[in-house]
Amino acid sequence: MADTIDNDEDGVWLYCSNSAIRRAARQLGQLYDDAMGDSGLKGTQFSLLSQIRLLGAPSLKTLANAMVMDLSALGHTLKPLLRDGLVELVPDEQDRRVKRVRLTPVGRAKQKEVATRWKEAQRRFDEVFGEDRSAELRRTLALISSPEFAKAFATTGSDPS
Amino acid sequence: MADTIDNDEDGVWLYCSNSAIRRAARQLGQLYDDAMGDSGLKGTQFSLLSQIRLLGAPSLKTLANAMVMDLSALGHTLKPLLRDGLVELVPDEQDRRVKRVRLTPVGRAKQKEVATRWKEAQRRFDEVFGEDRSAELRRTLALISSPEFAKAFATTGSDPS
DNA sequence: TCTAGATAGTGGCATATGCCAGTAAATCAA
DNA sequence: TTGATTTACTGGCATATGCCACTATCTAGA
Repeated sequence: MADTIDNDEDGVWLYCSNSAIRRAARQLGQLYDDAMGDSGLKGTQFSLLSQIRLLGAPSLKTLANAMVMDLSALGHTLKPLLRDGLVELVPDEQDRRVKRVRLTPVGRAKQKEVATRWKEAQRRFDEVFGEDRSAELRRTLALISSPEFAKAFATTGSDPS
Repeated sequence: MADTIDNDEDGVWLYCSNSAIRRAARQLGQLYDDAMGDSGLKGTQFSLLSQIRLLGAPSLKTLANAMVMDLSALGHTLKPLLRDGLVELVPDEQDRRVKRVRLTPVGRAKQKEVATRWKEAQRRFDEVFGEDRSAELRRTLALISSPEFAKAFATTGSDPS
């Protein structure tokens, strides 16, 4: 019982937006991953499959930009999905530097299958957090994720170049 | 130019709160890490140092709970900080299972030094996003990170046990 | 056309995070 | 007191992410 007092009242997350968002991301990741259960996919992987499905057959660069993810990070994250045959890389016809990602039939089926679980998780989130508030939060987060925001952040205050 | 059209309008992050928050976390992580510059610390590490400083000499369990982080994950994340002599583990007197983490003098100095950079990043965030809105966002994220939220999420809807 | 510079990916290395199995220590119960 | 159970960590394995260096292409300019 020693530590039970746990001065949880105070924490960096109350002052630091970066800490706050990472902390919440860990929690939510936990919750959604649990919801994915034994499907064999993590929340991140499901997001990736879904976004690929949405874009059709985007180049790695395009997908990375959409996910606000480093290109090489995307490459690494895709590895397990490639290994398991859920996605495949096809060289672009016009530009031979480019590789496009797309779902395999298996990947397409898997995405659809797991979507049911995801919907349930999202439903729970909306129910607990509030549907409108939930939508608003996603808009806010999308704003923070935008290149315009990054640019503004980088140039605000100093830097009169 | 092929891909320039980039149908950025649509994305899973508009529907999935988990995707949305992870995406924003990546962006913000990027921004804060850039701000940390050559300090040698990543945003995550600075958060950890700051939280340890705030709690004094918490047990790993206590710190993990506060950060909403898996105990073993915390252990791993602490490795580089231990290696670099910024933090140290001291066995608890009463309970020999427990180890407490605390900043070393070097760690304390480093935290203080980097805090300047962090403040600038936070200032930029507040300036671009809005100070009040920023504070409100942190409160919202803290709510999502709370054990009460997790419990509500886990029991909402079904599960009448 | 040939070369300098820009682009898209890949592979290696390092940190961030989580799960699971295993160990040591404390606690509870008979 | 002692055996069953719980608790706090550790170590191994796997995914998530990012940086940097390097390669293959493509593009623009001389």
